[in-house]
Amino acid sequence: MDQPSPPRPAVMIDVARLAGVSHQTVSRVLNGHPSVRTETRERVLTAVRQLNYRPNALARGLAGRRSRVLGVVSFDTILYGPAATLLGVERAARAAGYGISIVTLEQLDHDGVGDALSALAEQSVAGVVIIAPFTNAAAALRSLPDGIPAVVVEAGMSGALPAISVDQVAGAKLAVQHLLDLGHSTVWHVRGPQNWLEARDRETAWRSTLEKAGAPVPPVIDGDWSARSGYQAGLRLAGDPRVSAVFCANDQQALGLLRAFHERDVRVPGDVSIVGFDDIPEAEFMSPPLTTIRQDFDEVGRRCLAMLLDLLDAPTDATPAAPRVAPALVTRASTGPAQR
Amino acid sequence: MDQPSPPRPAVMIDVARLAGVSHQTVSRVLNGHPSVRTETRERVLTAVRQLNYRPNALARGLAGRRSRVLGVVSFDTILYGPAATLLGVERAARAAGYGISIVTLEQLDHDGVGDALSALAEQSVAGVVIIAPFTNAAAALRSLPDGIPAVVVEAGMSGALPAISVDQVAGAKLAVQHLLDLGHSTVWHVRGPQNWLEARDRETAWRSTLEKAGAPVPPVIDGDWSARSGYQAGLRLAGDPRVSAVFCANDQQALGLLRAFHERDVRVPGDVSIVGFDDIPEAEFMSPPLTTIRQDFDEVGRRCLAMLLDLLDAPTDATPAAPRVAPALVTRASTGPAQR
DNA sequence: GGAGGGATTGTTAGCGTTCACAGACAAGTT
DNA sequence: AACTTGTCTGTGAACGCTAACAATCCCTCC
Repeated sequence: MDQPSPPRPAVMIDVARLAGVSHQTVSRVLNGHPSVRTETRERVLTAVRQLNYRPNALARGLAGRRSRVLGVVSFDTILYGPAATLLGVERAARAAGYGISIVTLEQLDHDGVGDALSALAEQSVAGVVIIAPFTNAAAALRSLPDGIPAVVVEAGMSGALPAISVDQVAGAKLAVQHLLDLGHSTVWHVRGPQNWLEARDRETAWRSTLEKAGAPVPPVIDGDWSARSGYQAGLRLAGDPRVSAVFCANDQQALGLLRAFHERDVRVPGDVSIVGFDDIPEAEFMSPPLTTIRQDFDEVGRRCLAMLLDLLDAPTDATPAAPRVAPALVTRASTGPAQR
Repeated sequence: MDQPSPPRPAVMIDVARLAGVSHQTVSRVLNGHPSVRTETRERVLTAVRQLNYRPNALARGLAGRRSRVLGVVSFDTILYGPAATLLGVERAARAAGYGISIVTLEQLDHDGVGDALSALAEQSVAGVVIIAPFTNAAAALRSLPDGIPAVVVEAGMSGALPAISVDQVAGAKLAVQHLLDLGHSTVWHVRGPQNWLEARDRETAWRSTLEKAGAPVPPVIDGDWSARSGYQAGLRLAGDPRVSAVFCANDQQALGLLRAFHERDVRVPGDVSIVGFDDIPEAEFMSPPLTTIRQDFDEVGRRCLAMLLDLLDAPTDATPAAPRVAPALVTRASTGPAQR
């Protein structure tokens, strides 16, 4: 009758009582403190198992100062890049024993990031990863509520914070050079939205690679990542006999381009060669299979986390410059030699 | 000299002191308790602003029993469906003032879900959303650590838990009927992986719609959601003159099918009509644009959350049966009348 | 003209951990 | 034999908040 039926989860003191020790000893065992007698440790561990005890993360966070939760600020997670990055970070975090709290923003403006960060800070996250692919990220991140360790993904020249990113310049160069090597006299470019850093980097690298090769630089075509914008670009490009090679800022745009060319009986790669960017899972099965630049988002996630954990251990002010993640050219059937 | 430079964030007692009230009054103001004099409330609010005070969610959770964080268990996937659902849930949660903690699983087995739920429980989440599209979900969810309110997405007949899902049967019926209405004598089906509930539902509905219409039921072709599997299916179907209409279990598979047909000079919709499922953003720009079934994942997220919040307020044992979310047929260019 | 009652505020306990410090005990020193 | 050392364990106080109760105050009413 002393145990009516209290399915209340066991707490530390319960374990302590069962093991015949003080709650502090239980805490020590749980946190791997060295000076606990082996026999005592066993006893505690047994009690833990017996009561199916799980430490309360809230109390833990409150009492100590560290929590085992990381915050992630992300965007429009339907896009392949951000989604893949998020997944990569989550995996790496789990492997390191951390949980993940996410906040997705509609837009990356100053207030938005500020609010997101506050919300995360309220939850006392140990640190945050900000997936900030926008050009105004730098400005938005300038005045972070300090004190909370943070790393950013793709925030280019933000400078204020340690950053991880895929080497967009190298990727774009790979794409353009591949096309030039195939004998195309120049390469057209359907760029991404101008408020995305990746888009800017890819465009810049496209331009400079062309210039370095002494090739003429055709006018750039606007795009916004969507297949629709690629389609529209394709419609404009389809009639132009000068166009023999196109570098699309991402794979979705390339899909749209393909669609437009198909509609207009422009043959790929017979008449025009196309290179995309991202290597989304679908790229291999477009018509024709798309030559593209692969980004390793898992690696990005891993490095992010490694860097953040470093920061947690040693809250230095120096912002270590991580080497950029190298992209790779994946050659498929959408590119071929230039027609003479 | 009494203020060296302690940028330690303000806590409730600081606010109380500045406003000249007790910490409890501050708490009351923050929680919208009615009986606080307007003048006092103003004073407290001013102090809050002045100190840039933000309540500590950890302490809040520990003291009261409710936390403002919801857990989401999802899967190791950048698949469109789960990603879109996650985003939908996150949005709805934010709108309701809740934060989101996620755990992604590689597989939905019993231990995996158990671990994920424990991890979430440790963080004292108020409730969880389980995105459980697998057939073995029911089994895995049978023995949840009880006490924590949960709703599942797409867990079919699990029964134990309140569930939200898109009406797969209606969707598949829409697809098949559309094809039959166009005059096709029957419809082939490239199904999804057998351990996914959606895949099963779609297949079943495909079969029964055919039967109900008195159409012969061709052998089903296996797929696994990937474009590659669709491609392989396409290769098998391409030579067969009896095939004039195909219903793919998702849009990626349809893409692969399109690719294979293209390769084999099977014209779509001239020779064969194709319907997909999901309406991913790319569907509109495939070659040809894909007729497909749209699922409203935002709505799923919203309903999920509404149901979960209901559950939090009134922890009833009854599991309310929510109406399934209705899918819609989106007609594009991949379907056309049967050749006579 | 003091009792009854609602509105407003303060006081005291926790919530479940970790931290800082202090005991207790055995072993090694002088 | 008294002292130092180190290992192991326990005690009490935070951490920042909410819950429950008690204390005031100001009206209204008979």
